[in-house]
Amino acid sequence: MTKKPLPHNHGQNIERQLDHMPETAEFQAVSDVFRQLGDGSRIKIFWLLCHCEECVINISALMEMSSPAVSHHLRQLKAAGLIVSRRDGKEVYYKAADTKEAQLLHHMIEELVAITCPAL
Amino acid sequence: MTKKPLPHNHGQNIERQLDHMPETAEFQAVSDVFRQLGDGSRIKIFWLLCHCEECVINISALMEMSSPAVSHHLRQLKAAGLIVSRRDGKEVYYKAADTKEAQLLHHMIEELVAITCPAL
DNA sequence: AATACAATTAAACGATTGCTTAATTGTTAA
DNA sequence: TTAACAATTAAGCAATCGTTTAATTGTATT
Repeated sequence: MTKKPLPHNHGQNIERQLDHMPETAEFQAVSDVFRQLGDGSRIKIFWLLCHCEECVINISALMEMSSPAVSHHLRQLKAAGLIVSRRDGKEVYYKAADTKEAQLLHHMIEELVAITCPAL
Repeated sequence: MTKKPLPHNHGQNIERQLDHMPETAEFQAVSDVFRQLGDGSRIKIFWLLCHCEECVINISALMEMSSPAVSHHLRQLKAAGLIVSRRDGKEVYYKAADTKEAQLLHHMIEELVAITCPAL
């Protein structure tokens, strides 16, 4: 397999530097995860569900958002595998998924809050 | 300061669980960072610039994208403080910013690649 | 069965996003 | 001062996104 040379050669041995670069599909998969948390409402919902298990009405109250809007976000987070749900009577309870991925993202959020908002 | 009670009380002492919840503005700031990496092209560019310093033409070649499209992404990443640039003659070189935030995100990407694509 | 409540879904909308093509700016070399 | 190359900017466009309102589904109670 031959690699196409770059238009400019600055003599940096780029092939070694970019060795084991992930496939484009892998970058896409990771960006799909990041995009889930790329919305202020959704990242707050995810954080909430990392700290408690709650029904949609209470999540809506905590978020000060309509329940259809919250439901919409919950569906996306669930499709992404970041949260899980269970029905108990009339109510559906949501919480963060018990996965490496969800734990990593939760930890990441806490770290970024500390870094990007040092004054608070 | 009084906190408004939730519509439903499931007896979980939610006030304690949600203690030191970040402000809405902090969630917004963190989600702004995540959104930068919520695009397959941009996350790949950022990864590249974590591993080498390159000019726009070479980034375009590596990405197989037009230079205006790449320039557009570079501007966003730079505005977010994730990359820096320097001009040398006719060319502008970009690389990842030397900040805690950028390092954390780079590390995070590598971890997520390993988690979400275990077979590769 | 009928009612009430919780949650989801559907349709519609304004706003944002990522890319394309074309024009423009910045720098170097002839 | 041209000419050529690198990079950015601008305008336009289809596609996606987040929310709202209204209708629908699911469950429990009377």
